[in-house]
Amino acid sequence: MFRKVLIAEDIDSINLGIVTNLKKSFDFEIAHVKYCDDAILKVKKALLEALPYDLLITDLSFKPDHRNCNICSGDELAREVLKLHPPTKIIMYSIEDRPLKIKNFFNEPGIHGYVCKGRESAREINKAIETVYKNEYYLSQSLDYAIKGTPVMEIDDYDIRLINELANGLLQDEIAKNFKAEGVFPASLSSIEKRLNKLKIYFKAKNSTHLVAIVKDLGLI
Amino acid sequence: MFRKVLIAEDIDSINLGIVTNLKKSFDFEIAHVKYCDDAILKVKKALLEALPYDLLITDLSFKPDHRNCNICSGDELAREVLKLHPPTKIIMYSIEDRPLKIKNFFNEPGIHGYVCKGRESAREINKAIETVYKNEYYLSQSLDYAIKGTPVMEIDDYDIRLINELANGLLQDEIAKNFKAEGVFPASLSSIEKRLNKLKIYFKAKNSTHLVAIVKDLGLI
DNA sequence: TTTTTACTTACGGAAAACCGTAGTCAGCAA
DNA sequence: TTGCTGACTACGGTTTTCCGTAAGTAAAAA
Repeated sequence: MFRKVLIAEDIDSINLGIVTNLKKSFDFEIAHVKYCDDAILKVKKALLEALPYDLLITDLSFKPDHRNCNICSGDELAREVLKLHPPTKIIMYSIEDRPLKIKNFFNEPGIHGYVCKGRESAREINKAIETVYKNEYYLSQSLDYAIKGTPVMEIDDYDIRLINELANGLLQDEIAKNFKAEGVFPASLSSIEKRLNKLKIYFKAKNSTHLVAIVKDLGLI
Repeated sequence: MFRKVLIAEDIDSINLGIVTNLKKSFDFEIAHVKYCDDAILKVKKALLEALPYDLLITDLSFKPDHRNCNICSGDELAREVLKLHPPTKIIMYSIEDRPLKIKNFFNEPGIHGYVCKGRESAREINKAIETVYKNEYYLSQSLDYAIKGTPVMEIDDYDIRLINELANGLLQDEIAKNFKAEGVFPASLSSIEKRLNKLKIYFKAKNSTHLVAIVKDLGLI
């Protein structure tokens, strides 16, 4: 079984809940931190001692507070930990339930398990630990169906940037000029109009304002 | 001190964390539920036994799942509990940190304390319990400044409805027609244009799309 | 009672979004 | 090598938003 497990979670009552639950079911050594940067320090220290963490359980979002953070989110943390020690297994444990976002986390940074916070998630964390220990992937069952049913969506960074610029109040003409100045391609007003039209069809939006509202609700921007 | 405390929280690891923490610091009887409807049943049962809950600690949002729920959120739960047993103190414990929303909860349904989930919130829950026991109000310190700093905002239901209709993709002309048909006043296109202009000035939005984005970020719609 | 202020409504013009057509170019398939 | 497809770009027309002005009305202040 795993021997050294690191938990990164900012909410203290969740930290306490996870640790209490894991101690009932497993025998491994558990450490827990509230800041991603502290997690990185622990991982580095463990590597120096030749006793690396073989499992990381991390939340996705970490509230900013008075401390300046270099790493501020669970996906960034996972990316760094996998760089430092590629054999480490990563289980993400978050309230996030947007299928596309979660699916992408398996690709990049390359997590091994995802448990959606819920009424039975303590039991799911245990199953996730057992599953990723066997080198299999784990996904909360409440998400599994949703993710398999999600249509292939070819929304790329350009599209997100475009909608974001609209949401920030820029006119299409201004966006075109900015894209041209920055070397973002394509940059013509017409192309922007056509791309926005495609996005509206895809998201079933009636106009640009509606599109921005839908995309915000989906959490893509 | 309080004698019977009810905790309503859907995430099991948070439930476990809160209960574990409270047992370290207090001596009262603790019950916990994952569904608001179950909380109501417990409150009613306790009233029948003439041993009512004198404190409720509740989350704000409860994930919908396979069960059909009559009461689906912490504010609805608080409202019902205060109807059933007005002396019960209510502490809300949530990830929500939008100042206006939280401020409103003190007015309606009339909560007595609010703790924002965070790194030190276990300690804050304890302070909140002691504070509301003394018939004082408790507010997470991280919010206190933000709430006091919030300007008086003269946005009324009409404004919210208007922005919401835009966010739902309706044209200004369509909104005018709908308002006229429903007897919403004022309903002319010109008045809607002028009201939107005022809102844009108030929120410092460059256009209607920007306005919708800002208002969504603020959590007003 | 009179005057002032604020809001509603209508309207016209400018700006921006929306929409369709056409030409060009690059990449892919036959 | 040739033909086809998809994307980019330009442009013109229509629709919608934005903006300002003016008239009417109701409420508040003098």
